[in-house]
Amino acid sequence: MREEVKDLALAQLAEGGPQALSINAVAKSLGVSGPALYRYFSSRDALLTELIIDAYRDLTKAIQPGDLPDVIRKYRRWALAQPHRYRLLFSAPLPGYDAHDERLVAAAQLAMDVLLGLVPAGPAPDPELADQLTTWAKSRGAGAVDPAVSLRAITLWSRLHGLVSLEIEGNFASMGLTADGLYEQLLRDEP
Amino acid sequence: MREEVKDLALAQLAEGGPQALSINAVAKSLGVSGPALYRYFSSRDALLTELIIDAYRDLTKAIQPGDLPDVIRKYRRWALAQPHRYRLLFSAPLPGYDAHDERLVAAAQLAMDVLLGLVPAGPAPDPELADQLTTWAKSRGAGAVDPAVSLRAITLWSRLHGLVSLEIEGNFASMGLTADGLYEQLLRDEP
DNA sequence: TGTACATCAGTGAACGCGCGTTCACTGATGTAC
DNA sequence: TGTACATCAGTGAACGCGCGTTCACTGATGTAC
Repeated sequence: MREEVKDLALAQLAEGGPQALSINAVAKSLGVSGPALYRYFSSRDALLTELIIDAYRDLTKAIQPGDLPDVIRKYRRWALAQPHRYRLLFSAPLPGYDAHDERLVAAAQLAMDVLLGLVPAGPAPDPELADQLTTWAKSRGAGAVDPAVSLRAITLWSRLHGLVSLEIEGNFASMGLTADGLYEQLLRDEP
Repeated sequence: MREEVKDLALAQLAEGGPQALSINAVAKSLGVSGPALYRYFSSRDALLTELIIDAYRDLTKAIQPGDLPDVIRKYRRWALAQPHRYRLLFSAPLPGYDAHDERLVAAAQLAMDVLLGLVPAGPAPDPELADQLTTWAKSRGAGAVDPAVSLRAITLWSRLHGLVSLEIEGNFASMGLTADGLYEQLLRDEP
């Protein structure tokens, strides 16, 4: 039942624009009165939080297994197939929604770990950034990670996100471009 | 008066989350009744469209003049200073808002032209992408532009947008990272 | 200078709508003896 | 097998709220003679 609610909420999110997520509407399309959903989710925000965590987990699963090019391609594919969920993770938070849940951070971490495990070391970061990267690695309890690896992973992630987020919003399409070549270039640039 | 309305709308957008843009609320903070604003804007969407066009123009102005590193730094600075406007341009459109205004496309073009004028040629795109880039250049009436230049500009833009959009949403901050080093790396990677 | 009129910015009431959430409740199902 | 009770999913009414938009209007300002 909780799953059914979530599925319908996602469907609603998919078609109804960014924050068309409404408990009443979900209930209605479930054939049930609005307040009924409060048996399963304590509030709209609670439902939203679960959707986000699920999306992180699903993304993490969807990009594995594979080598680096595989992961990049799968990341793109996942985002294109369900842009509403990608936005849920990386676009502006919904109004009134507070993203201060520890579980969110943990779930996001797992996705990042995939990249970290596949990426070779890049150029060495300057001392300050290296410090921050080391601290970050420690705080994740992932043992000592070479800052040059962390930097490479983050750089890759930001480039990939740049392409994906522009593609999702139709920026390339409105220029008459197929984005495939841009991703190929990204793959080529990666060692 | 129109300017006053726009300013207040932006202020509201800045603090009130993504689509806190409400005609009634703007009117209220202007000390005026809701319907009064219909003297100046035919609808909420019309107001929104103007805000977006203004934002493109303002961004275009703000990143000029300068060489490529200057422009990159100014782009970042503009976006960080007013993330709500940056989101207006590049994040998911507001629900029910239809972005099919020609003036929007034209305004976006002007911003892109800045990069196109500063960037050296990058690696040659494959034939299909080269075709699309040539068509794109023609459709802009900007004369014949080397596809390798267009590609370089778009690549730079997507990398820059990747960093900026992640930084704006606090993704680097939540990792304990200062993003400065990442931008420096971007500058270093650019020829 | 004084009067008659036109313009037009802004008002307040109203429209229908949807939202999240609470509350006391109904009524079916399952359990215990 | 039959009765008494507890559980609990779901209901409908209600709360106060805000939204975009329309409508007929008031009342001040400016213009023309």
